[in-house]
Amino acid sequence: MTIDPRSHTPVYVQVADLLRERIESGELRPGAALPSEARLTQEYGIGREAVRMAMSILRSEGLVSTVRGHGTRVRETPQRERMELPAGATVIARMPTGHERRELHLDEGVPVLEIRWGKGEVEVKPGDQVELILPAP
Amino acid sequence: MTIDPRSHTPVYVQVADLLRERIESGELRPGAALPSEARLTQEYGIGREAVRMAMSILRSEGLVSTVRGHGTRVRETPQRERMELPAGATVIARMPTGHERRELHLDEGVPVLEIRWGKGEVEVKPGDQVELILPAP
DNA sequence: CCCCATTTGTCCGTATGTATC
DNA sequence: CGATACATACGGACAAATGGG
Repeated sequence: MTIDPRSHTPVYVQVADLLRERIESGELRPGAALPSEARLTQEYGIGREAVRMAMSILRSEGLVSTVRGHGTRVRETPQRERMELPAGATVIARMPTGHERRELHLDEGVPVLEIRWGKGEVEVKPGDQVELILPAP
Repeated sequence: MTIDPRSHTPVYVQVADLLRERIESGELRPGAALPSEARLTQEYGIGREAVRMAMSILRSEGLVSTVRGHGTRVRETPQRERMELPAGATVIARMPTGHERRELHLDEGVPVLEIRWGKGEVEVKPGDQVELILPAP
C-alpha cells in the first residue's frame, strides 16, 4: 500500500489510514513508537502538514498519544470499569462538548456516554473508562 | 472575545473555542457554513495553519464537516433511532476502526456503540444515530 | 460545455519554543 | 551541554474540487 497524490481522498487521510492499519493489524503494538514526522515525510514523499494532520486524526481517534520532544506512541487500551444500569434508562454516545472535555479531563478522541433516567437526571461518563452492564433477568 | 497570541493556550485552540461557542450557542445552526479559512485569517489576524488546526479539532469533535472546494458546515445530527436492549447485554462507547468508518459511512468525530449479548454476539452501531433504551421493569 | 471565483488541499521555507535523551 | 523531535506560527505558492454563470 502506498500514497496516491492524485486520489480524491486527501493525502493526510491516506496516511492516517495506512498508519491505522499498521496499528490495527498488530504490526504496531500498544506502547510502540510510530516513525517520526521527518521519517514519514521521507518514506511517503509527502509534506509535513500531511503527516501532522494524519497524526492529529489518529490522536482524535484515541489510537495514539504524542509527547512533545519524544514522539508518538500507540496508546495502551484502558481498563474499563463496569457499571450497572437501572431499568428504564436511556443511553446515547457522542463526543464531549468543550466544557465537558475540560471538566472530565478527557483526552482527544474519547467519546462520552450520556445516561438518562427518571426526569432530567443526566449523567455523563468517559467512554473509554466505562462498560455498561444491563441487569440480568 | 478575541485572540491573544501571547496566551499560554495556543492560538488554534482559542480559535476552536471561539467557533465551538458560536455553534453551541446556536448562532451557527446545523447546516450553516462557517467562515472560510481566508476570512478567518483576516478577521482574527492569524495564519492559515492556526485556522486549519482549529477546524481539525472541530471535525474530531463531530461538530463540523469539511468538503474540499466547498467549505466547512455545522453537522446536521440525524434523528436517533431508539433501540431496546435485552437484559444481560453489555455496552461500550469507542471510536470506530478504519474499516468500520468506511463500512458505516461515518464522519470524523462520530463514536460507535459496541453491544454484546450472549456468547460472541457483537453489534456495532453508529453513535450518532442510536439511542439505547433499557427495558422497563 | 467552458470559464471563473471561491475554497480547501498540499508543499515549502522560515522561525521560535519546549521537552527528551 | 548539544542533538533530536515535536509544537506552534507565519508567509508564500500552486493544485484540485466545487458551484454559479
